Amino acid sequence: MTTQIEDAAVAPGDGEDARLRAASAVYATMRYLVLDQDDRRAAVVEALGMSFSRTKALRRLTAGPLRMSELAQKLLTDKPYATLIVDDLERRGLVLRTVHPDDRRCKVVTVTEAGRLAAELAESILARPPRGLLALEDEELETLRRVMAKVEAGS
Amino acid sequence: MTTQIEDAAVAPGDGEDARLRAASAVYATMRYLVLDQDDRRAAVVEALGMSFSRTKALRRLTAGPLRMSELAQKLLTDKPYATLIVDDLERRGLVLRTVHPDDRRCKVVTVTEAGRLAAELAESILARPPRGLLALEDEELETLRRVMAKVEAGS
DNA sequence: TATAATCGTTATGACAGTACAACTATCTCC
DNA sequence: GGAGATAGTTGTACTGTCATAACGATTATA
Repeated sequence: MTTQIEDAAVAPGDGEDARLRAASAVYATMRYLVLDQDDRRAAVVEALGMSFSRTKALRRLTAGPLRMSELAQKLLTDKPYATLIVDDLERRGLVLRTVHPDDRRCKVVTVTEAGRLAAELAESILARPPRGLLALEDEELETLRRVMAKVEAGS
Repeated sequence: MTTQIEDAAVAPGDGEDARLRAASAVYATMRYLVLDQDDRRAAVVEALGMSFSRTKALRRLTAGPLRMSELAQKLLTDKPYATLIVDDLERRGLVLRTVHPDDRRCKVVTVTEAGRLAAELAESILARPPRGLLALEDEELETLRRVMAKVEAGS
């Protein structure tokens, strides 16, 4: 996949059209860098011995305990499927299901220590930056970091 | 999802560790920008009325005709599944299967005009850059474009 | 206390993705 | 021309994803 990024330069006063073209080219490269790592997904699946949706749920839960319905919502799925996933994770000893103290209908899902370790392993595989990024000059990398921080803040 | 991108500045002469940290932070933001668009995948699926793997194959084919085995290889799958996908796309009138002139064992898959339009529609949905990117100053965007071109070339 | 609403679970099943073996048609090379 | 290789297809089966409906337990409300 090669993009038309070379042709997308933003000349000053070139109008919104050129800006859109440049932003699209940049975003296309990002998509290429992130999505062309299907092998990484496979690596995570193999390293943890479970399907990717499980690791996604596990990583989400490391940010803090969630109720079943909240988890379902975060994962953009429904409650029955959340039950299925948590059943599996619990069987593996990676999460714990406890009754909510204030509302005994609710269950709270918490990651165990083993779960936290597994999630970190997955994260380390997925977050390893691509070669081209590590090959940049110090100052280029620093510039990129600064601009990307701004992009993230604005999204 | 907030990253630790603020803490990841590269000080000159700070060693490989700081570089790795900065690159990881940048890559984390990229993953956030690209992967937090699962709704876009759903939008594509709904707009084209077919599963995402079909659109992936279709978009790949717009770059040029491929033989079945080549397509299977590009899609990281096997020949039987490629057959399944092309069967479906052909039934929808989006691609055409013709016998290779030099080797009558081979079939060449070509996108039709309708297929090209469908692929462009999908691409326009997927490639729309996120807000934060469009909100950058002209010169920041230009810098980003230049550095990203280098990153892509080095990956 | 009776009724309705909410939370999670169970049950069922559809569909997509993937892998493997077997088959047909064609080509290559001796 | 015959043996073996190659391209694509068909058939089968298994796993993962995800939706729907019905259910039991608990809570809130009338």
